[in-house]
Amino acid sequence: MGLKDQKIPQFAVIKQYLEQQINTQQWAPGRRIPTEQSLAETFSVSRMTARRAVQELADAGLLERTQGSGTFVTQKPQQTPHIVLKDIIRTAKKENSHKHKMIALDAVQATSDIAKLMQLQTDTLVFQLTLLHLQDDQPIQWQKIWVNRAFAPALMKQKLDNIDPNDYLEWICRPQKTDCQVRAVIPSASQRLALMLSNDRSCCMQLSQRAWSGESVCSFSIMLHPAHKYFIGDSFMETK
Amino acid sequence: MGLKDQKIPQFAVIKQYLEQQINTQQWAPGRRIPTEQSLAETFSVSRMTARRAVQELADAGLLERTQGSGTFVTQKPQQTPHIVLKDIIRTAKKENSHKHKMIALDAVQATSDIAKLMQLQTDTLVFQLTLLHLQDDQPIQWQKIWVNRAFAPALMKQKLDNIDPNDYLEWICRPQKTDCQVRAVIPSASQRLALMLSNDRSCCMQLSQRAWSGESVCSFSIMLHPAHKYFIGDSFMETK
DNA sequence: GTTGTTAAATTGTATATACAAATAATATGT
DNA sequence: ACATATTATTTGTATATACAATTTAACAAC
Repeated sequence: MGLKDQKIPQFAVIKQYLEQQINTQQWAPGRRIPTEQSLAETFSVSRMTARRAVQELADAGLLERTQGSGTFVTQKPQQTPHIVLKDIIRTAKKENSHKHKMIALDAVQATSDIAKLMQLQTDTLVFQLTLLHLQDDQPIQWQKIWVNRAFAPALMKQKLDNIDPNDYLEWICRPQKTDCQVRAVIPSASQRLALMLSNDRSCCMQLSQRAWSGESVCSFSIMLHPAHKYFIGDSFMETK
Repeated sequence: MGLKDQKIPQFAVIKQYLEQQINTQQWAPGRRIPTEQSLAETFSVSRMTARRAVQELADAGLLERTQGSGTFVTQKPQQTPHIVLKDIIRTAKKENSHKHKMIALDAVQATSDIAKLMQLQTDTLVFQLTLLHLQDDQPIQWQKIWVNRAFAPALMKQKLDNIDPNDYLEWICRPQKTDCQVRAVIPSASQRLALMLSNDRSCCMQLSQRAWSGESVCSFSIMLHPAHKYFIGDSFMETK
């Protein structure tokens, strides 16, 4: 039959109408929109159906509602932009172009900095891994991980040639949330060597991540990417 | 009276219960949760009330529902972390510690790169502003803005000594959405000079932003920050 | 055993209704 | 004129119900 068989529900129709009015600035920010009752009558639906349309847009942040007063178009749509922190390692793994190389694996005493970050006593023994990640045999990430021994006691005995230590740790620790930070840094000589960067005028994007399980830090990781191979945000500068 | 006067609605109670079951891993990811009917009976509410609790958690991404099958705990809670792109200029302005200096203001022909980014014909005339932002008289951001003349025809005639061109442009163009990108870069000699960076071994965080109004690009901006004065994400590495 | 049909279970959409709670407008009293 | 009380409006919560749409399981036919 025709296209009308799509059967878009009525609340979606109203939602679409409201969105259109807002996006085309027909309804300016701050302006009051029709009441649930009014919408219900104009669209010949029950109040609850009209309500759903309004409510979902309010949840999405396009509208603001106050009981007794009414529903209004949100003043500032979105001020501080959010961006997604992409995981190039995961991406590379999906394309089967990823390899990793273990550079070092030790048990060391935590420095005061590391101890503070991991909420441990200074000089507590922690595992320390140094890795190099490759995509198509090109280095894309230098990584150093400090691991809370309580979460992965058998780490040193584990064969970590074929399995990425990150995957192993995620499996063992099951972190629930993470802290994250992004900086631009100048790589050290050894880092530059590992990442095969020309000797000078190179910089890196450094991603620091702290993995939590409950109230404890299971690991702290520093990931260093060559600047020309890593950026975050929308990719409008090259594809277009 | 007592604390019970808080009167938390019933759907919120159910929601809380569900969240608790999920967060404490009592219900493992992928596991099926009780049906709306079942929840309605256990909590002695109508199905629609139980439904609301489940639906809101599904909207929040904690649950996944499929018609005919059931509702399940989401497998991967959140994989790619989101971060907020902080606006240090706005912050500085709030503290009244911000100043800006206009370095250059011209009308130039758009290069092919700029034209492509701004969706204009190559060689179209665009305004080009170069700015330096200071906080407590220390340079914190070097900025270059390309402006679509259609959106700010009177830009050149405007007195921009006391008002930040960014504020002026926002006022005039009223951008609705923005593209954004973050990179680590090595500053050029002139940028290094403006930002008062020592001659070598310095790198910068570069923020590129494209402001849209409807289907047109009103401006494209490059913001360069000294790496040691700008990072994004959680600030767990210094405050703790 | 494979295939097709039927039935049951579960979520999705929609209505009509009732009352509560907060706000805004109106009326009232002094 | 000003403060107070009342009323109306609007959103918030909750119920009971009906049917649609989709998936899963059970059953039947071959």
